[in-house]
Amino acid sequence: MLDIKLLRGNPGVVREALNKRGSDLDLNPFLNLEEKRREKLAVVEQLKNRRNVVSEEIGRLKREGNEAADMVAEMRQVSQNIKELDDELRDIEAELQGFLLTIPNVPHETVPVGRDAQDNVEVYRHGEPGSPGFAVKPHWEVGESFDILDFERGSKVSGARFTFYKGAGARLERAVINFMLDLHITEHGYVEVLPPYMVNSGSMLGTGQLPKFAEDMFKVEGTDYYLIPTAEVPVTNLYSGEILDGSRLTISHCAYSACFRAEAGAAGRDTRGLIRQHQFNKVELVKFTRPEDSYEEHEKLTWHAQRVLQVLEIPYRVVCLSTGDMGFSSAKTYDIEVWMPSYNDYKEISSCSNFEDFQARRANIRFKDGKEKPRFVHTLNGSGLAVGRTVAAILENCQQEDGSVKIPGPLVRYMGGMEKIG
RNA sequence: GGAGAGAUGGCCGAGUGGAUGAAGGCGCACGCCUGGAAAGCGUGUGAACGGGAAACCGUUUCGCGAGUUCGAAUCUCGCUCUCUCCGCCA
Repeated sequence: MLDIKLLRGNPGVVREALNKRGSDLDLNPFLNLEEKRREKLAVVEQLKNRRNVVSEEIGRLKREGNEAADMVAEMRQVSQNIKELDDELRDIEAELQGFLLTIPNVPHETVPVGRDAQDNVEVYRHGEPGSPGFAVKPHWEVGESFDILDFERGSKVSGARFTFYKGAGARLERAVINFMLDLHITEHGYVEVLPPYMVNSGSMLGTGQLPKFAEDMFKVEGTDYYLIPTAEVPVTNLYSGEILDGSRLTISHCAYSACFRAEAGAAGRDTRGLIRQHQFNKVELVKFTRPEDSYEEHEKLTWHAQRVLQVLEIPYRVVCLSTGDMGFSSAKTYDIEVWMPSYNDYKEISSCSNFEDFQARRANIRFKDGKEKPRFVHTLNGSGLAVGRTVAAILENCQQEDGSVKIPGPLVRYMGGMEKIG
């Protein structure tokens, strides 16, 4: 959510930001309504002042044993007027709020301006896609041939885009989760959190999934609970409504969770394998920073996510998303893309974003130093990493000529000493 | 699921419908005292919104939402959450 004062005082900045994102939202109805709100507010506050002053006077008179019938009559009328104005104001504020919640964040000045993913800019590349001299099998074939992934039974038991992991496959998924968590906890200084997988609508509003993206999520029928699409939601909302002690910042959390996505509008894309599932595992990194620190922390966080692939020795690249490809809440996003032989291309495995105060304003997360006024924190997050996609990348990038898969060194101890699959 | 108790400022904790943004305490900040510290003493200490260059002024805020009233932390109703006991369960 943007600062209403920014919109009021500097609508040009917001219009320009919207244009960069390819949105043609008209701000004028909003600005007119906001003007109306302030006019009515001034009137009703004056009436309330009158009521407060006179009511106090009535109290004084009664205590002294005097009558005040005419004043009481007047105040009855004033209270009636206040009530009507308050009702009108509440409607206006609800409308303003609804509008405000649908305006995307303003992109940072360093973000490349562009229409879509075509305009993303590669900023870093690590390792080179191997040319193994044999035909690398896609991970879904590897998974089925060694009976470690079972897509058909996943469909039978649940439906499309659900998968069973079995044997060494299940263990590999678990090994990757533990390896990632340990790396971030011990080497990067994150504090681990294991969050709820269902959250209420207020939390979804706080991080920006609601109100615009309800169709992307699973809702638990008959309740106010949603299955989380990412641990970002519960972990960012961990401090919602709180005023944090400034000396505690930067706060860094990492969290493993299952993630649930309806994948509305993704029909026909990535239909095979582990790439696009309704339920998948992810290790998430979340930071709460002072405003002046967030861009430095954004670089750090993105680096921490990359470390996973560096240590596993899997090729990847980092791209800075253009204004047209960025998510609704983000001010700047780097995607980390892992080399995926089955696609003969790089495939997104992490998305690291700085939201500045956009989420903090929605979720009301502030900090304070001593006697200063509270300020909104900046929130950041990134996958560190998507676990299913990492497993897929291992099954393909670490494939040997005989079709077996060599377990990357750092994972061997998490696999109980197992060095290869197949 | 049943029965009961509760929700007040950063924390604890008072609060007969009018003088209470809210006693008292803790914490915190500043000052005095001290060679320095502790103790002691004094002063100050929430947030949001609106107006104002500022000083400051106004409005709102005692879990949330309705209601009664000239006036609600205080009375009524609904909801949420927390705690205790019983049942069930991992």
